[in-house]
Amino acid sequence: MASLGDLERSVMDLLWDSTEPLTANDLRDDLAALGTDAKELAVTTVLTVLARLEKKGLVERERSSRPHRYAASSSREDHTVGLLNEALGTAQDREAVLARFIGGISADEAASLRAILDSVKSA
Amino acid sequence: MASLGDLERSVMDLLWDSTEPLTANDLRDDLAALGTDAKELAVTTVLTVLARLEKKGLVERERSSRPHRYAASSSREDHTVGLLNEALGTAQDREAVLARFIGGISADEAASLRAILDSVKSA
DNA sequence: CTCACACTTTTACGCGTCGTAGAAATATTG
DNA sequence: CAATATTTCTACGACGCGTAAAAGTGTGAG
Repeated sequence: MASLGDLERSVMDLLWDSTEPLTANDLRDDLAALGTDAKELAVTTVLTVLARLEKKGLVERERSSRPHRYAASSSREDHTVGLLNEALGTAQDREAVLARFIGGISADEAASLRAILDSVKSA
Repeated sequence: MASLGDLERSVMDLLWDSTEPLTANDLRDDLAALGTDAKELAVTTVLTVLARLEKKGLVERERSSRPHRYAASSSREDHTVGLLNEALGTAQDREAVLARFIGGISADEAASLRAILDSVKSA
């Protein structure tokens, strides 16, 4: 439902990694600091992307503070879980998919999966 | 890596559900039979979509038989697993994601997950 | 109170993807 | 060979996204 472009993705990553809401200028600077881009985006570009992300429901905007501040509306993990369920939603045979998926993960990961399942079992 | 449009998706669904390769005409008819569309697509439309799906690596084409026949190049489940891994690939904290994911599935599904894990354990 | 400046909203363009299909080329078959 | 079936080529409109200028709005300094 919400696929992200490259820039949108970068902005979300910054917002997810930040504990506080950020302004468009913060984000412009952080984006420039990423990689060896040296590419300084116009702040209106960042604002456009933020508006789109807000429309998609991925970020929330504080309109009260004058330079508006933006924050991710859900954690990166929750967002990824949403993607997982979206991918699974299109499959009627969830078990077959999960079986194949598990067949492809590492032993370590299988172990932690088992641990997670055990810890949830009581709920 | 390979997101599908609505029509592309419908075509893949038909190919995945079919045990044999299908022709563009087969697919046009099957698409018309779906739902109460009554919308008959031009066969060139179907062919365009098939060509795009082939370029994406999702379908294989038998050029030998004269009306070319098309088949999905991997099962629907494998494709979905690919989507899952793609979604997970963007997450560094796979365990946190999996934990949240498992927290959201049904008890039944948790049970079969556990069964799957047990059956794979010996591998 | 007003004006320059910071910030936000609006509008826009170019590119890529997708649904859609006509036109043109090519193969098949009577 | 000619008519018909099939495939390839070309194209267009809509939409998403990166990108940003232009226009609008609020605000603090003087």
